[in-house]
Amino acid sequence: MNARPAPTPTLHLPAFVPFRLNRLAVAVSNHLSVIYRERFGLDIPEWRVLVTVGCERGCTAQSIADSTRMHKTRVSRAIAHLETRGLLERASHNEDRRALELQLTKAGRKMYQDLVPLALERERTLLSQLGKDELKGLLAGLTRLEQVLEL
Amino acid sequence: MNARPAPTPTLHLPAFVPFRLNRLAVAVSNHLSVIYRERFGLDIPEWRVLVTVGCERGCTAQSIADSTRMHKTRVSRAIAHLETRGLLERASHNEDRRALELQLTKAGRKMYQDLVPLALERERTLLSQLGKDELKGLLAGLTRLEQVLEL
DNA sequence: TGTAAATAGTTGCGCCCGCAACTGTCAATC
DNA sequence: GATTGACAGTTGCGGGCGCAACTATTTACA
Repeated sequence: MNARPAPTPTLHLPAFVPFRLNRLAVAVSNHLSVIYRERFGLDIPEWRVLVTVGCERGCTAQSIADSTRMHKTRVSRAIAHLETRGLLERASHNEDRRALELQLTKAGRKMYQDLVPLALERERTLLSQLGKDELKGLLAGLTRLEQVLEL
Repeated sequence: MNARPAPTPTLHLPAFVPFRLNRLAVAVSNHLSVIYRERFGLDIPEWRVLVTVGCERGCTAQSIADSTRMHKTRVSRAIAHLETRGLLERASHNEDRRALELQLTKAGRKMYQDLVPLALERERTLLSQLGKDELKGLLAGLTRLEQVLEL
């Protein structure tokens, strides 16, 4: 007895939480990005920068990289692109000439005002498919994992 | 009264569920991929293919693309790479000469046996940080969103 | 049977990303 | 005040990805 070698455990990908999270995140992203890609010509990094600057006037590339956990080069390129399109302005920071204060142009604010309600509506529609307890549980789980991973 | 124009709703990215899902998925992926990248030289598509073939002997590139929701070119390249490394074999399907039946080589099975317990352990460790109810709620929410998005 | 549509898989191409290295500026220390 | 290290931001480079187009095979159907 007890002579059997430990059987190899099997890993079924569709039941593996890291995989499920990734697949779900991609699907939700695609579901959402249709809006800002096709109707506004933004990709995901640009969308994130636009929204962040729209919320926090005068923020910098670094602060966006910190709060969104995007690589700073990705942020840099998104900012450059938005500026080229006239949606964003860079102004040298008063106290620190390394940093650049960002703010939306008039056109940028217009896009923000058009886009944000649509995005929130999509989020609301998606989440409304969940029962009250399911939603609460999901958000609690998300929050806890964010804590654990220090996001 | 009622003369105020509707204020622009604000979207705070750290509270926006699609963003949170993406950020969390990336973090969990990175947390996990350290194992199969540094210790086994696999990237994510290769890892997924290895695991899937390890579970379902004789599956094809197409079935992997379907079950993992990866683009078929991504699957194709992962398979080619695994074959080059001698971890996987392609055999022409008996009934359909377009398709290729996949199975792990001896070296591939060895890697599977070494890798799977480590991956499951990482998943377990991560999820053990959640309370019982939190975990249950998270999984229920994930499952429901998968249903809604037809994953 | 012969033709057209569908399917499995591969490959060329362009794009985006992260890494590393770089410039310019600030802060600390002597 | 000069030097050293830290920090904000940009850019060249290599690699991976998805799209579209392609080959080869199978299926549907007239």
